Amino acid sequence: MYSFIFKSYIFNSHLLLVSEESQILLRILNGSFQTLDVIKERIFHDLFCSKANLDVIDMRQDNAVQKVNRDEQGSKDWSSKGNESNQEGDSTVGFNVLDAMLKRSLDRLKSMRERISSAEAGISNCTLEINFNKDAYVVRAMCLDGKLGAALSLWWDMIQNSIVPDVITHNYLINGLCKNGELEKAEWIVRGMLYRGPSPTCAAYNSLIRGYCLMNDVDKALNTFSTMANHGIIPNRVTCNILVHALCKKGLLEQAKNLFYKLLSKNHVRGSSDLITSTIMMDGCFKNGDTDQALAFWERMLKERIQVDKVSYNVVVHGFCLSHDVGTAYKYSCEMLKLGFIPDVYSYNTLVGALCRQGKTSDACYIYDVMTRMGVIPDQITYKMIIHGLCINKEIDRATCFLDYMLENSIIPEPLVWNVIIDGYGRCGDIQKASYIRGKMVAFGVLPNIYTYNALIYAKIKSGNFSAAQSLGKEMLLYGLTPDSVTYNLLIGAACNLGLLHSALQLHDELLRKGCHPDVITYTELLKLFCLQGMMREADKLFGKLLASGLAVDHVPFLILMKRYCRMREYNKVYDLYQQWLMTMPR
DNA sequence: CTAGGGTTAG
Repeated sequence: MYSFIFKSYIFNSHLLLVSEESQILLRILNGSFQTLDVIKERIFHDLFCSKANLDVIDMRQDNAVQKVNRDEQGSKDWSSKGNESNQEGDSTVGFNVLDAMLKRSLDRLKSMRERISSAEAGISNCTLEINFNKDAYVVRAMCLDGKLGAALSLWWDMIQNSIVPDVITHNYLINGLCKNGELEKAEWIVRGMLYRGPSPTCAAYNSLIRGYCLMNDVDKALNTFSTMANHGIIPNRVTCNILVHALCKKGLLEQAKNLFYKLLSKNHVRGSSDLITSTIMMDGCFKNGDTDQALAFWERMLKERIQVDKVSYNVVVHGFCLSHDVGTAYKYSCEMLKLGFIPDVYSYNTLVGALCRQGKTSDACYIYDVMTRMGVIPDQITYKMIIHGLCINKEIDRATCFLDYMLENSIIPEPLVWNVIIDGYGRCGDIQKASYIRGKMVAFGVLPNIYTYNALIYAKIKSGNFSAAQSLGKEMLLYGLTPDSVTYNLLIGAACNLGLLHSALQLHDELLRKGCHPDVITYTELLKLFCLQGMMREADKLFGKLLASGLAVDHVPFLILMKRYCRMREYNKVYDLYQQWLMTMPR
C-alpha cells in the first residue's frame, strides 16, 4: 500500500485534479504523508532504485482502491528493507496508524470520486490521473528534434487514453510550435490546458509571446501578455526580456524603456537577469542609432555594479562598429580581453564584418588569423563576410582561398558564397574561373540558383559571347529556374549593344509572356536601341509607356532621348523633355 | 527539466 501512496506522493506535483473536491482530498492525503518523513527518504531511495516503479500508475475510478490492495503485497518488502537500518518498532507503529488514516481517506476519496464522476459523466473520465509516462519524454525529444507533427499526434494519443502529460511536456510542445510559427496550434493547446489541465505556466505564455514577436506581431504578443495577467499569471523577467527585445527591434525605444523601468521597479533583485535586460536595451539603442542612450545604459550597469559579461561587451563592440567607429570598438575589445573575457566567434565576427565593410580586407584577414590561432573556429558567417569583402575589392583569388579553407573544414557554403565568387570572376572577365567555381559548386551538391545563372550570363556577355549567354538562359529552365527581370535585362542589354533589334524585341516579348515585369532598366535598354536605330516613333511610344507605368524613373532615359533629339536638332522636343524631367524631380 | 540577450544580409 505504501508503495502506491509514496509513488503518488512523489509524483503529486504531476497529479491532475479537475475538481476542487479532489484537490481538497489530495491535500488531506498530503497532510498524512508529512508525518511519514522518517521513512519517506528510504522509500524514495527504493523508488529510484527500482525501475519497475516508473510505470504508469492508473488511479482511475475503482481501480484506485484495487490498485492499493494489489500494492499492499509489495509494501511488506519495502518496510522490511527499511527496517534493516532504522528504528524497527517506530516504523511499524507508524505504518499501523497511517494505515487507518489512509484507508479512511481513500474510502472518502472513493465516494467523492463517484459523486464527481456522476456529475461530470461523459466529460471527464481522467479526472484523477498520474501524469507520468515515458511517452512524455518521447514527446519532449520530438519537440527538441523539430518533429512537431509526430510529437503532436503522440500527445493527442496520450490525451485520448486519458493520460495527460505534465506541464513541462506541454511547454516543450508549445515552445516547439511557437518556434515553428504554428501559433494557432500552440494557442489551441493552451486552451486545452485551461480546460482539462495542467494549468499553463508563465513559460507557456512566454513561448507564445516570443512566437508572436518572431512573427513580427508585437500587438498579438502584447495581447497575450494581458491574457496572461487575466489568468492570474504574473509575468517574470523572461517575459519582460522578450517584450523589451521585440519593442527595440520595432524601433519603439520609448515603450521598451518604459517596460524596462517598470521591470526594475517591480523587482529589486540584482543579478544576471538585470544584466540581460540591460544588454537588450543597450543593443536596441545602438541599433536604432542612439549611441549616447546605449552608453547611458552601459554606465548605469557599471554604476549599479552589475557584473557585465562577454555578451554585453560584444554588444558594445558591435555598437561602435555600427556607428563606424571601429577604433573605439577595438578599444573595448582590448578592455574585454584585459578583464579576462575570452573573445568568442561573435567577438571576432563583429570585427571582421566591420573591417570588411570598410574595405580593410587585409585587416579582416589578420583578425581571421588571430582567431584561428586563438582556437576560435571561424563559422559560416566569418567566411561569408571575408569572401564577400574580398570579392567587392576584386581580390577574387584570395576569396577562393577562403572558399577552399571552408571546404577543407567540411563547411559547405550556401549558394550565396559561391555566387559572390562566380560574380566576382565574371566581373573581372575571367569566364574560365567563373565556370570552374560553378562546376565545383555542383560537385559539392550545392544547386545553382537564379543568382548563379545571372552571374554566369553576365560573365558570358562581358566576354562578348552573347550566344553562350542565351543558351545559359535556356539551360536554367531545365533546372526549374525561371529567368527574372535581371536575366532579361542582361540579355536585352547585350542584344541592344550588339544592335540585334530582332533578338532584343523577341526577348522583351518573352519577358512579358513569362509574366515578368519590365523595370526601368528594361525600358532604358530598349529606348537606347530604338534611338540607335532611329526608330523615334517607337522610342516615343515606349517612353510614354514608361512614364505611365508608375515606375520610379531616373535621369538616364531622359538623357538618352534628349541627346538623340539634340542631334536631330529637334530642340522643341528637347525642351519638352527637359520640362517633363523637371516635373519628375522631388521639389 | 520548459521560456530570455550579441555576429551576416545579392
